[in-house]
Amino acid sequence: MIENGVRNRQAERREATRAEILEAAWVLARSKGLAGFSLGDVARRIGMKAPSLYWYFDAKHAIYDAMFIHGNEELLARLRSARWGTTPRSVLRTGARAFVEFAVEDLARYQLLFQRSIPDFEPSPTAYTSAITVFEETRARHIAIGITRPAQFDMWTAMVAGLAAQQTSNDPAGDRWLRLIDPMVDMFLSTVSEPGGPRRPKVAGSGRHASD
Amino acid sequence: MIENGVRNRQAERREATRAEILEAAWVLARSKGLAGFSLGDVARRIGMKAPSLYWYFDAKHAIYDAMFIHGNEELLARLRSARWGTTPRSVLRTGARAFVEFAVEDLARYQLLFQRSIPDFEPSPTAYTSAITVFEETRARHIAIGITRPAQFDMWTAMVAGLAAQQTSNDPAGDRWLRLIDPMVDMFLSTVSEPGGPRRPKVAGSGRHASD
DNA sequence: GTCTATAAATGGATAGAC
DNA sequence: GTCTATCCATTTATAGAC
Repeated sequence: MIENGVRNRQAERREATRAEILEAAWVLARSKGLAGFSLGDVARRIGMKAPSLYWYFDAKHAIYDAMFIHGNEELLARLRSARWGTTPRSVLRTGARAFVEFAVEDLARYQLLFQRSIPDFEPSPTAYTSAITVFEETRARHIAIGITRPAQFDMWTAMVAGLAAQQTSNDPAGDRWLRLIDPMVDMFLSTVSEPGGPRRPKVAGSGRHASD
Repeated sequence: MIENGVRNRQAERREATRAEILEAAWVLARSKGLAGFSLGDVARRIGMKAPSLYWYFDAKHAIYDAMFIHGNEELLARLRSARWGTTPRSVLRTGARAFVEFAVEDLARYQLLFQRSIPDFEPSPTAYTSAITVFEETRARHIAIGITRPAQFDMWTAMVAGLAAQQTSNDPAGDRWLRLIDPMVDMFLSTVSEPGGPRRPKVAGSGRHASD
């Protein structure tokens, strides 16, 4: 909101209203589903009429796009502010817990960010970079604790994604899969660092397995 | 289609048309998304008009319901006809491969069966039992190879679900996570059967872990 | 900036003729 | 069984007044 060194009150106000629209959209997405809320709903919720929204967003897809960015920023902030610790075990469980909790906490957000839930919507290039940032920072944290091989990292992301998927869709109000984070970390670590210290090629690159 | 010992040609024909509608709905769901196809689309595709569909299905939701059942029956058939082998390793990898391939092969089906993708749709009790059957048979297979503890089973389903989730949403045309099935099986097995034979409480029931 | 008015389309669903 | 006609609710989006 600073242009040529001076504040732009007009732009500030506009940005504030955009944020209000976004917030309303999130609330409605949570209660009526991502595809279930209409622009009329959003407008009504903040004391406007539907057409007015078009002054702030070009189309409904632009709202999804902003939501996508917002969701990734929330996740990024969550991850950055987590107390990671230094051991591999601590880092893995902190990340896993943060991610699964993030997923359970807001299903609509989870669907928007990680499932192709809205037909014909895909994030703009700009929005996509926000997702890339999350990915890159996560990968860096894993490299720092010795998870260097891409296949190892892919395996771990699958395990965490699986916990989130099962927890959200089969026990959204409970902790049936959340409880399994710690055993999962142990399982992963004991394989990665087996048997002669970390970074053995065992996990990822073992190539073909016997067919039985 | 047998009533009191005699064939009912009328009912047979009706059932055939229902199947035709179903098939058209699947094709459209695959190309336009689960929520993206309309009854008009379905009708046009089989040379009918939209209102005629109501003679076969009470509402669009009833079509989703039938699709849900159909999808589960496909999965069930797939699993039943798989060559499972007898060793734990063989059974795990066969099941995992079948599931992930089933997911990748038809994304719309995967979303309908395993993600809450359609707002306001949930399977009828009848339809739900078809999902339960898949679950129960799968669980029985795992018990047969010594995966008896519920938490062990949950952990494995999460790992497989995670592979499917990552593969479908991040590399739908490739095999980046499909390749990881075998290492995943090894990882799981080596933990489950560690170090003194199968069924050790290690995986599931180890309770609280140290916080670092 | 926000509104009214309205376009323009589409959706699911029902009534009733044939 | 299948259709025509129609209802009715909604939606996204635009034009233009204020």
